[in-house]
Amino acid sequence: MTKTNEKSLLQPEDLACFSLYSAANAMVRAYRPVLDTLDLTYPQYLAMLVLWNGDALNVKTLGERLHMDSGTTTPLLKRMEAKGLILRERCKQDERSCIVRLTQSGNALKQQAFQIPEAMGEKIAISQEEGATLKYLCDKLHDGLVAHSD
Amino acid sequence: MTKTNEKSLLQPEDLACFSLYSAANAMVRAYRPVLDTLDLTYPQYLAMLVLWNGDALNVKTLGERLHMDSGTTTPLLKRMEAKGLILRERCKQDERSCIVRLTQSGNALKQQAFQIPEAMGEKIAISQEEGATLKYLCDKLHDGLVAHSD
DNA sequence: TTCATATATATTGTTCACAATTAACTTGCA
DNA sequence: TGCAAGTTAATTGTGAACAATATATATGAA
Repeated sequence: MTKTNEKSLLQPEDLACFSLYSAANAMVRAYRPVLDTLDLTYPQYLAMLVLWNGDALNVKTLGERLHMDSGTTTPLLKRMEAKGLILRERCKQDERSCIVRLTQSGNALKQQAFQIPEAMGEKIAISQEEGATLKYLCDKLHDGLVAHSD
Repeated sequence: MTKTNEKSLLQPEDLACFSLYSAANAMVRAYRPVLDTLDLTYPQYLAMLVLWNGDALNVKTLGERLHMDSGTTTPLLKRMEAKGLILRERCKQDERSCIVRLTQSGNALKQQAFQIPEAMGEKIAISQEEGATLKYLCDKLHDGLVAHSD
């Protein structure tokens, strides 16, 4: 009950931002049991998708692909290195730069990853078309916020 | 470049889940400088919106409103108590239950909060109608995932 | 009453996001 | 050559999300 004689603020349930926040958390939560079979977290899975695509990348480029800064990527990649999925080595030409490449076992894990999209598809209750709309709007919101932050 | 003779996986940029994840992170990041003026984080702001609405609530109910479990709410509320925004006290009728209520200074902060929606509105590059669609799709995805998790 | 079960919250430890800072290196210019 | 300015990544510390577990209380059945 809102007190009378007071201006009121919208409640979380009325805000698109809260819906976005809750949906993203729920999505990561839903990925968890599926990714547990590969011993990967959701951000680790995103990094592996990029690496499985074939190229070795430096930390900077990988962070840009994943929309993460180095304060997030560095500890993330160290945990992945500790699991034996990747190697990190300094670039010969520029010692500041750190090159990330898959180990054999990291590369081998790709075969198990084909089951992930299928398993997740079963959990997602929106249509392909709705998913495309959701993606379009999230990208537009994201790009607008990033552009505004300069 | 994808290697030939190998099945390929979609890249993060092609996945709606990654867009959702990135947009939610960007949204929290955009709220940060605005909420810094109230010394609140985004989840703390969500909790304050519920409390500013008037009622004292127990931790369970507040967690349900914010789609959070006790492993998230308890430390969140302790930080808010340490800042002097709220009080937490056991319910007389049921000692298991913990009642959360605003302090005077927590309640007074409401006056400054009216500027938040205005400040955020300027940063958001999607229309009201697109925002409503985004909210609808996020809620549908969220509710479907929650229903599926039982 | 007594015991089993369910509920509400707290605790512990891991992972991620990010700001702020630091260190190492590159580049450009004098 | 030598130094200033910019870049890249690592480091440190805080907040949040969550699983697993623990604790205390309430409730219902025998």
